[in-house]
Amino acid sequence: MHVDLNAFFATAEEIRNPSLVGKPLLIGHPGRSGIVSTASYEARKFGCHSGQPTFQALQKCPQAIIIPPDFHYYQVMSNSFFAYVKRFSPLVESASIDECYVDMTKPLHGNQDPKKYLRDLQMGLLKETGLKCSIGVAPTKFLAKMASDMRKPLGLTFLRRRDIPGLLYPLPIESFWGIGKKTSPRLRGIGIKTIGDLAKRANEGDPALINELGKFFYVIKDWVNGYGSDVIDMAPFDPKTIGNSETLMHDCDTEDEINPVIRRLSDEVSSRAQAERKVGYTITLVVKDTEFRLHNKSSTSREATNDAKTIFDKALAMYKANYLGMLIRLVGVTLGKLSDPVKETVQMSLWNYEEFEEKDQTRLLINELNRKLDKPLLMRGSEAKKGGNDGDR
DNA sequence: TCTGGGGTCCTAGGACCC
DNA sequence: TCTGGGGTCCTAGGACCC
Repeated sequence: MHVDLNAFFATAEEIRNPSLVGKPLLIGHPGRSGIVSTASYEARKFGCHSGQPTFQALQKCPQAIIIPPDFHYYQVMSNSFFAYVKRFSPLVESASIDECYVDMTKPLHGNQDPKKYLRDLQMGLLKETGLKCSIGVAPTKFLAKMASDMRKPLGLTFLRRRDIPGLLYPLPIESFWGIGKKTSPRLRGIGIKTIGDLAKRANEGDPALINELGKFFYVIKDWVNGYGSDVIDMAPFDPKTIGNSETLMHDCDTEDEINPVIRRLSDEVSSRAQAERKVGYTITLVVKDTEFRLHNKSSTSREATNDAKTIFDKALAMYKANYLGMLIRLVGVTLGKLSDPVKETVQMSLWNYEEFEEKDQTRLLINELNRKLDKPLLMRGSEAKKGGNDGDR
């Protein structure tokens, strides 16, 4: 089952301010370069949609109410959503702040009326939290995701394998998850207009399609035939990069203007990394030019860091070496190749002989490793004990 | 008043190693 | 004797998603 919250940010605002219910809402910043993150369904009737520049949305719907996003509040609402879903099945995979995949095999096993069960789930969420969701039920995550998209708001759609030709194949290629605004015109260029066309050409092994899609071809071929992953990944979010970026008030080309922005972004990245207890080996400076092209410069060092000044010095050096004098729209700083010093310390405690004595697999591995080394790396139990065993090592 | 900010994953070339 | 084949890691760019 895939559960997707409908117009999440807008609904969340209506929940804490019921006077907004039924009015056209635009969640987004009003300024020069603001865009709409979410339009309420009332605003959508006027042609407003997410991703649209706010001023354009306002031209379509001048009476719309603009509300700047409050991500902390949305995160709290999101937590309630996930807590609610987990009451029905513990096997929940978070896909984003407002959607998840749920393994419903067990709760629905032997159920005579799964439709009623899921309607009750959906209406229960609405009653308890005020949040509206669309639900898709299918044999794979991809199909469930496509199914939840088919009816909004408050949709409930079953997409069985035998329903694929009738329900999935007629959809336009643009609606395919993973095919976006670059690839869909290219596919149309080789005569693929619907998901059915895509399925047919995939099953023929069309070389032109393989050429367009690379290894994604083989994933898609499974998906359109009703196969693909149905595995719920319950691992908590563990970021691979931590980055902040900012569109400047106006395009800038002097170090004096850009230096303080890089400093601020470096500080934010540093404090977020420290809060996550992460250090990173790679520092990347991102720049967007006036033609909206992105440029990266990155450098990887032997020491991982999350220190604000270290990040700033590296980022500024990359700016000075590459972009001095270039007119810039956006700057970003990202810390990558993250590692978790706490986890690594815990892993190091495995070098305590007494601890891994009971872990045969680990012991075999380490014995093998030691055979390959001149000197064993093993810590003797007595030495290891000295430092205590409180997880600090 | 043209077009945010947070991410993930893939590709392709080059350096380097055995 | 015009020059292999396997691999890893790093960098830069790009597509896509919410």
